[in-house]
Amino acid sequence: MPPTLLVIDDDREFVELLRKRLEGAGYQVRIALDGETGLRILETERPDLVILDIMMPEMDGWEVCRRIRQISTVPILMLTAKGMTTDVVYGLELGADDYVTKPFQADVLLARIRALLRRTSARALPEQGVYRCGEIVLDLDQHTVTVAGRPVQLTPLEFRLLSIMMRNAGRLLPHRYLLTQVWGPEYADDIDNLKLYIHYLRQKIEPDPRHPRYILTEWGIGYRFQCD
Amino acid sequence: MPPTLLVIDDDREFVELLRKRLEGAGYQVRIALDGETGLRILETERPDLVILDIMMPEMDGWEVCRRIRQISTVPILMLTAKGMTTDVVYGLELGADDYVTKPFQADVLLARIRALLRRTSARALPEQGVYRCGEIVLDLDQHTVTVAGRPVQLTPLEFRLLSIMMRNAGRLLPHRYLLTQVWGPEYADDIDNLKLYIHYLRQKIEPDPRHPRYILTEWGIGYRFQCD
DNA sequence: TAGGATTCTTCCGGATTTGGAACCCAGCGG
DNA sequence: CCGCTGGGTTCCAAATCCGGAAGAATCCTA
Repeated sequence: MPPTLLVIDDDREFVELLRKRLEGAGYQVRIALDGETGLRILETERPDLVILDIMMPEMDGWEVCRRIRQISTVPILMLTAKGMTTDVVYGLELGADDYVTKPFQADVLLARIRALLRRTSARALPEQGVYRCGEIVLDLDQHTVTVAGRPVQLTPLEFRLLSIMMRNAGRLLPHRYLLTQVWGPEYADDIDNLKLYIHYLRQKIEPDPRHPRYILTEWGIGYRFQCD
Repeated sequence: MPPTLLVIDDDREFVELLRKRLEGAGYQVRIALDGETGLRILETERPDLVILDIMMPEMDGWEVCRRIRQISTVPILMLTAKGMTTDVVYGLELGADDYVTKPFQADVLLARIRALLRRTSARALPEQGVYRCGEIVLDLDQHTVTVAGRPVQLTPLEFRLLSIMMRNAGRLLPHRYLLTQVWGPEYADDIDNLKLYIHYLRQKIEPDPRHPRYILTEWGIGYRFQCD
């Protein structure tokens, strides 16, 4: 599973170019065209690194950076057309980890991304957080799940699937979305797998697996994790 | 105790200027005018960050960087008069963490130093003191381990691994994390080594190595040091 | 230079996880 | 009643992971 990068930038044309380069280098890429969307994707998908543009309408990069740091320690690489040193200093003081000015050589950006991922071992220690839904408690830090207080043993994939569903509790999650998140983009159409693991999960966490209370089926579309 | 920075650069005049700025910012500074000396100081004084110039007679910065990475994961900030992007990429690939080209604004350098130190020290749990877990006592100051009062002889790597696990007792520590912390980022995928040393440790500290009580396996993810 | 400690590579058996395939079931439209 | 679609369930083989063992490579010290 390749590292996931979140790009927050409102320049569509530039973003598409960047996406091609990053995907070409083997990363999975998520795009947000504004800060609000970026913060939401950050919470639900937990990318390994954020590439953040300064110049954006509505919420600018500084503000986004500040908000990210309130909820996450994900490495941030700032990107900007400005080259003024005060900007660089300001960005780094706000909690960014690196700073690249446009225009840049793509391979420099890639090298800096690699260096940052290597240093932070972003994918090493799981981000902290506890998610609760009715009787079900999922602890990312401890990597444990309990149902009505009883610990439940989950396999790595089961845990991944459940954590993604609980992070998006209440939302309708299409098959394709779950498949790409858990298994990667190349499994986006492998519905059979998803069926199977939904089944496993229901066996382990539903009080009555035949009549699910948490993992609901949305016919023809996907699943929804219902939080009462 | 302020962080210690090691500057490796042969330009005396420049180095003295830099030292003033760094000390003015509250850091403790050590100087090495050539690579050989730099490596020696690195081993004896364990600085928190290395600032490394590329252009040096005898051993150049690339070689120094390579040699540092063989023995240490200390953050490295490269410094150079050249601005060619291939140099930047090459330096970062060699294991450097950041790259600043001369001439530079002093406050940019300071901001980048702060950012690097913030990132690397964030997860630095106290490296001294005594950790206890059940019968097992690990004394970082004395560099000793006892099980039920009996001293246990550990090799350097075994000790390093155990200390990282005990400092994060209770948490799930993924393979990648342990490998990065003990062996360095370039060993992040070398699971076999980790298995081996977990095995060694269990032989030495578990009452019944076949049924571990302290070092628990989390299938497919990593290990957990259980403390109760 | 020899010997010992330490680190690292490779292999194997057994257990667990995974995912492919087939089958069953429910609802629906003809 | 029949076939179709999409979801649920069962079964099982293949892939993966873990613990253990044996031995090679390396470093240190005498």
